Amino acid sequence: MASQTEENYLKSLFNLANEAGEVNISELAQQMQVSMPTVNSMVKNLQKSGWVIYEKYRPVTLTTSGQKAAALIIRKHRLTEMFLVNKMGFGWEEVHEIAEQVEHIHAPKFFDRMDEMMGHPLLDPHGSPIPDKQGRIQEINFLTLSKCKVGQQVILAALTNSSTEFLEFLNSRNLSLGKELKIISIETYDQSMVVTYDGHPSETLSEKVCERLLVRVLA
Amino acid sequence: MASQTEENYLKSLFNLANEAGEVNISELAQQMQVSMPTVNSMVKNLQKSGWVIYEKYRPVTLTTSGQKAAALIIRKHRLTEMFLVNKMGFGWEEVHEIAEQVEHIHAPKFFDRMDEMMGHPLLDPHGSPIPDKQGRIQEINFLTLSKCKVGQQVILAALTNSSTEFLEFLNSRNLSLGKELKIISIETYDQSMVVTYDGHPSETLSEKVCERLLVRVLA
DNA sequence: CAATTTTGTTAGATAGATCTAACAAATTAC
DNA sequence: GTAATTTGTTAGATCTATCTAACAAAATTG
Ligand SMILES: [Mn+2]
Ligand SMILES: [Mn+2]
Ligand SMILES: [Mn+2]
Ligand SMILES: [Mn+2]
Repeated sequence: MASQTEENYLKSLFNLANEAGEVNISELAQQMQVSMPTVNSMVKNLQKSGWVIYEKYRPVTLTTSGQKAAALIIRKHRLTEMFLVNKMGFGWEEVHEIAEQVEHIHAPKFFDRMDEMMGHPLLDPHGSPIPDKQGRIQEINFLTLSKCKVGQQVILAALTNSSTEFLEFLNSRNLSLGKELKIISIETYDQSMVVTYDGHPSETLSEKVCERLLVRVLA
Repeated sequence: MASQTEENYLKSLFNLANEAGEVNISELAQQMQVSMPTVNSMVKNLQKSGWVIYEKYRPVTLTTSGQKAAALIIRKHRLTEMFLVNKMGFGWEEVHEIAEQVEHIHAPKFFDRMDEMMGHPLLDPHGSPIPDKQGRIQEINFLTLSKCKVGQQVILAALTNSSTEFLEFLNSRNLSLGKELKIISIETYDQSMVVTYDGHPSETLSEKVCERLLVRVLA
């Protein structure tokens, strides 16, 4: 069984992996907020457990078993976030820190029961897919709002960043998943967008914000 | 902040304390399933944090702050057990192991929300009192069934032991908290009791079982 | 009360997760 | 293509939580 620390490394490896599934030691060190020597020794340890493939001076890759282990922790994390929002009345900006702890609980029945009570949700409160019990993830390819054109109508479907600060910003603008946005104009100088939605007269969103909003195009 | 390990020691100290609040190193070692030297060093460490009073060759006692810390962990444990039973449909025999992990989560809002959703319950699913947010415990002095007399009518109110095996035994006899029992007879040889309750024709309970059942006398 | 048993302590070791300092390999810049 | 920078490794230390072996104090027993 993976320790809590090992579980957090597996999750980071999963999230940082590029198209080739590779992760650099330095990236992982930054993500985990530890020194590179610490990562170096942890990676050797994860290798001994069969969760990663690693050779000196080469990026790390998760093995199939490492990927599955990571996906199952992410499943627990996302089910927890959804449960906190749907069944316990938390805001989407409050749940990540709690889920970061709850994801390490070893009690399959606990998470199965959450899943069942919510009717087997496919997405977490931030629009990220919940891996199934086999660790398979249904990847959905949304577009970032910043790639859209003037006049398009889109539905806010997910986020590329779910930090508390960003979620609180979205709350302050009454932006939540499922909202229908219409792109009124795009400022060519800084790529900021003017959009309207649900009664709101019009709202200007910076490029930084638009890049973090994932949408489904309606028209 | 106490580590998970320290939290488990605090809880054990709280539960093992005698009338004078004292706990021997050997008891604690047995309870925690570790060696005496391990306890010895942990006790010195808890002392440095101000949670216990300790002198060489003397039993350990929790300080006021140690008692409060312990009670607050027990609060989280019992709220969790109650939530699992009342809001998630678990049986009272399934919840202890899960609560043993959930009790270490640092997220006051999470437990406050459980508490609120359940309407601030005073007892856990095994009849044990839930400490309040200040760590105060309302001790209730029940009687063990084994101390009762023939002819008495009692209500099953709590348990002195909540092991899965015992809870499954009680399930198999349809015994749950709140059940009204009538004592038909007591076998003088082995102190076993014959009782009736709720439709059941009559059930014989060994002394071992009767000592673990806490009741409120009706008549 | 002396002998035995139980309880508790000290010393020294180990494993996991982390650090810093020193160095080496790989990459980037000029 | 050498020099500088970045990235990664090794060595050695620390801290927590644990162990066993050896010993010492306290309690029990005859
Ligand atoms: Mn999250
Ligand atoms: Mn985590
Ligand atoms: Mn319990
Ligand atoms: Mn615990």
